[in-house]
Amino acid sequence: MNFLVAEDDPFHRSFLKNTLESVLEESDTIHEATNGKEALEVVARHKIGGIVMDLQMPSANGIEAAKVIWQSNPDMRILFWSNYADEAYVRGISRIVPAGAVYGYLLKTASVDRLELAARGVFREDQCIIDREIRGVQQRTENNLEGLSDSEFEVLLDIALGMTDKAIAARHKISTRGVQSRLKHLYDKLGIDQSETTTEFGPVFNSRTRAVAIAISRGLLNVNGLAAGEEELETWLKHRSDGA
Amino acid sequence: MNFLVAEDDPFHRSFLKNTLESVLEESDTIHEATNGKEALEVVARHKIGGIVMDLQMPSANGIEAAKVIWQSNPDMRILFWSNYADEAYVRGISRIVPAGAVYGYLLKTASVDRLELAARGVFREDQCIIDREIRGVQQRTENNLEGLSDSEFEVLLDIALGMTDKAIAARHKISTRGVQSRLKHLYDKLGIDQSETTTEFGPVFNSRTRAVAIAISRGLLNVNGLAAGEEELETWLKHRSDGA
DNA sequence: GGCGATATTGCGGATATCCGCAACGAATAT
DNA sequence: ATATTCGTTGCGGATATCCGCAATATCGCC
Repeated sequence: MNFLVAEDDPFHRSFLKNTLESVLEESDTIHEATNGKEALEVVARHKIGGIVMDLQMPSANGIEAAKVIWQSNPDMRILFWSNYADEAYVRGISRIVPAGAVYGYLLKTASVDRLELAARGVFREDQCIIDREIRGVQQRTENNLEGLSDSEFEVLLDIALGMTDKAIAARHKISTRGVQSRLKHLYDKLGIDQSETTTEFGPVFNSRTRAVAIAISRGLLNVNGLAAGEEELETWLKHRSDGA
Repeated sequence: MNFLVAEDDPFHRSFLKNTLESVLEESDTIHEATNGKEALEVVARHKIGGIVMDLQMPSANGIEAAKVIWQSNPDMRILFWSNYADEAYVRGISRIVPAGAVYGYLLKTASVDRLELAARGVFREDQCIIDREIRGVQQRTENNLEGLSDSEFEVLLDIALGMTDKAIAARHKISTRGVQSRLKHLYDKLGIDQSETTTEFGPVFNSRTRAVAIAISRGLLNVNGLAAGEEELETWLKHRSDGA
């Protein structure tokens, strides 16, 4: 079987390559890619049976690459390998993983043993192996008591991109008031309470921008997620006129 | 001389340690730290002559650690070592480097040769060694034609933290209108023009939040910078009443 | 001092945002 | 079928933001 290691950092890449050899058989080979684009090329050219993919990479990050790969190849086994357990990543992945696909999600802080175990599990046993910490984040997003519901997350991303209420309303086909209603729920869940931080000259915080600040500091949003959102927004802007 | 390598990633840490040995003499030793706090402890306990410091680290990032170290030890030689050339980092560092201090700033993508050269330069020759790319960013921030002036950057950070115009005005002791004036300049420099992105239902973007989105995607702001700003903001909020 | 560039301020007004309140619809539970 | 819950919508109004315009203010410079 052919494997692919997609990772921009040379140290981590060679480390992954070495470790992966523990699940190798003679006939197996390991290809390498240093960014998302390269990964796509390798997958297109060779018959790849499993991928270890870093999430932070230049020119097409791991999630974008995985999305494209899974589109034409829904049962590709992918082991994600990331520095952070940001909710933005977790949400991003769970949005693109096809039904029944085999994948794993490991943090870079995991030990070598765990990595070997995960590689064996995902690539040899067709098991999904998700880091304990990631699993925690997943669960938080599922029960939307502490976590945000999908629609709340949507407006969060939209205001983070800088959209107005009206534009958000048009995009999701609800009324302006509906957007504001969602925003209010969002503010509540993020613990934004004007009256709490009010001084002699009035409230210190602007709810809208404060929500973005909190979301970023908590890892609900990150740069990659924003970039992805920006792209989707642009295609919407483009097809808005003819697509409707 | 004693050196300190502060870097959370074990691979990079051992790589740094190995490479640093090329500037070592017999009597020299290398200490290690995996986060900012540890780095501070090591510096407090041992007599350190030079530090290689990663900028992204858990519990006190590189800039915070450097700030504290330089406060009590203004001629400590520090070689910063980072993944990114974000303007937020460059500004953050240039704000805290004491007059006449020796430091360097290298990207992790630099070759081993460059790293050795930089280490030798900073630790043995007392030269400042700044990566070419970083230098470019520095210059952009200095001539404020394409870059932002300090006051513009200030309001940018403030709105990114979620502050209202009034609160920003109070903090910097200018009028509300003054804040809005600075904001207008900021919007202009970031290329935010309402009329450019106006559709049948009005403008798509809210200038305020859009500015934050653009700033983040361009690396003018990043998570660490925001966290640092948040802390400063909190101390201001606390001492606002009694300090004035 | 006088001059020009830049920054700040007040005014005024057009929008945008935030949000309480009440009503409505849809889905779910009893 | 009725009750409950949850998301959405319209209304109305209090603030907040954005910004053109014009008057000062501030600073460096000759």
